[in-house]
Amino acid sequence: MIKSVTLKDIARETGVHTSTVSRALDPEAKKALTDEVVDRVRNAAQRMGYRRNRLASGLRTSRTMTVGLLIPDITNTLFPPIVRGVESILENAGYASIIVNTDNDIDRENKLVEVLLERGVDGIIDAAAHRSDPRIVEVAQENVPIVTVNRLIEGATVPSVVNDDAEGIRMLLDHLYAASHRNIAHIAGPKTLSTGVARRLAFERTTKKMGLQIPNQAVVHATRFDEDAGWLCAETLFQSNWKFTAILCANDRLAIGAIDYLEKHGMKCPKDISVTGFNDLPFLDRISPGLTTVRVEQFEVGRLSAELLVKMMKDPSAEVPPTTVLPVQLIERASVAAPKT
Amino acid sequence: MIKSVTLKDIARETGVHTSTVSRALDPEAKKALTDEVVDRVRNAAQRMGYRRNRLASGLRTSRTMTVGLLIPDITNTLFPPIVRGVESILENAGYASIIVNTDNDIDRENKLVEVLLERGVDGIIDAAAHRSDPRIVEVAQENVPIVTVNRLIEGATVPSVVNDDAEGIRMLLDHLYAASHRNIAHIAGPKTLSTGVARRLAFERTTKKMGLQIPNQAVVHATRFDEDAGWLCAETLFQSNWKFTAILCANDRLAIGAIDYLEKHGMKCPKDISVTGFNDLPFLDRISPGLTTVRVEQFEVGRLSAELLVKMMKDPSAEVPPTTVLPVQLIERASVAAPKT
DNA sequence: TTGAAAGCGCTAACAA
DNA sequence: TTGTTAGCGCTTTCAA
Repeated sequence: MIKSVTLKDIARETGVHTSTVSRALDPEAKKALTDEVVDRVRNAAQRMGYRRNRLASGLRTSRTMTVGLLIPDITNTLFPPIVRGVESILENAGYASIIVNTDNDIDRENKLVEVLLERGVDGIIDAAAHRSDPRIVEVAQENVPIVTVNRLIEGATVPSVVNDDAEGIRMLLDHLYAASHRNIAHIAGPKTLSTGVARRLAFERTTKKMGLQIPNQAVVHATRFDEDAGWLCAETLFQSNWKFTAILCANDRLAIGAIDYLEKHGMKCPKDISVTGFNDLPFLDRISPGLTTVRVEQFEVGRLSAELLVKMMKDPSAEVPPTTVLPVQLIERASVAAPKT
Repeated sequence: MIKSVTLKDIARETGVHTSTVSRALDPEAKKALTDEVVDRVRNAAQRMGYRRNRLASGLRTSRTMTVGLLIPDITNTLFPPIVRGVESILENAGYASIIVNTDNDIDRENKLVEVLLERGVDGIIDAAAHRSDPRIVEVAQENVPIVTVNRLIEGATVPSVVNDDAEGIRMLLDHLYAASHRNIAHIAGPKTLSTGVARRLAFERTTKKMGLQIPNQAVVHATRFDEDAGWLCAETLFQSNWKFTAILCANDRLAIGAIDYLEKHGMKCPKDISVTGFNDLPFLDRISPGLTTVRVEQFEVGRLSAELLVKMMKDPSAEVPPTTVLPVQLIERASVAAPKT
């Protein structure tokens, strides 16, 4: 922080009162002033290199034009496009974003919410929410505008913008079924995250509807959405005595881990086992085999969540839809083939 | 922003003055107080859910415990690890970060610096600096602590933490030479970025030292560090009448674009043409062919830059090294082979 | 149309 | 060891 030109300086320079300077610089309030005064003040401000002190104005108005962004981990390529989507709206609306990484640790998340609140953020976009996230719900109830993105908090009234997980899983199962797979395993995501559970439920519901026999051992839960967890879950699946020809994974990184496991154990994807992912992370079209997956609209989901948030920040009593669901798209690549006969 | 418990509330509750409350809550100042008072105040604060208003304290002290982070584009996988490196230091030191994306547009960068300064950041880490970046230099001269990371500003005194570009290029050329390449083309980075120029200069200097004949047409400049630019540059190279067996690219994304171009034109990498990158982005080990490249310490470069910044913020007259250069490492993968004979 | 005055919540110099 | 006081820079009500 740097000492700089203040309203008082401009007032002295132009021979008007600071309150008049303040008005002249405010697009709304300046309407009440003579054009001549407005010009004089604005010119002086420009010339003197005036920069509004948002700490001071925020202290006065309780609006900092800053929002908080909770991200699990910015190095996970799922999130940067969401951030850009959020920013595409926020920047134009005059907001800056404080971004923090929770590492999916709810204690960290709670602590970081405090970091944001201390800095007086006008609202929060939470891409790191847990299915059960009492602290976020609490803060939302204290009238801090919050929207969750990509994930949702169950049983709460925090608005969310999410992808159509159920439809994505249905598409993948359809695709696997069409490729003649009948014994399909599922590497499910963490039980603490709405995406993990929504996709697993969709898996169970859809396979049932399709009339597939899916034993309990066919579904293994990952504790994290990453490659290591995918590897471990694949290991568990192969250690069970149930035979399967395909693994539907709750996200791309689990799928990559599973494929790594296969290849380290002398199997080929898709020749021996077909594997599918979810999210369509960047670069997935370039790896071998190309991963069949479901594309989610990362940028768009971010953009929409920011639109909702801006609406809520402008008008705390604004009506926003509790859940906005974005369509997803099946991306067929090389990791699915007909099972060996 | 939400109205909340203030020092005054706690003062009223505990029967001491607000200044005493302020002291009791400050680890330094509390030493001057009775343990009993400190306990009483801290308990009350805890119980009442006190949260320090950093706007108010920042207004008073000119320190917001917030820093600004200028990034070209967070969706470029080079930068998230740098951000995490920065955060690893900043978070522990009590700072939060406002992150903005400049898209390598210097006008945007200048505008966003203003956004940061308005919010009273205590310092700035600039991963988006241009070789010539007068505004950043200006701001640094106004005693805002700034350090550039990954790139540097030429002829300025803004401290920087960068990778050993020259050594990386030398390693790559060594490697290509050892694989019997003698006619090596270079897709150089943007002329406006220090990384682009440093690597090109190293290319020219090293090839000369090696006694290689490198005509002018062998070096093509990309206007951006991305795949499209890599494609375009490859096209230019092949349209010239000079024959080469390898392309050393100024970064990984250019290399990927070049490889795409090759394959779309019936050539194979590395069979027909060898290609190398720079940075070792995540996922590069999984694409085909695996890209031979130079690994830079992304996290570490971020971590170090934050350490310097913290030092500067704590003590504006602290001595920090003008340039810190981190070692790089050659990563041999499949994109280099001996030239066809 | 403009000025005066108060106060957002906090910290720090000074006084007691 | 604690209280008093002033003021960071801004906005906004009220008054003129």
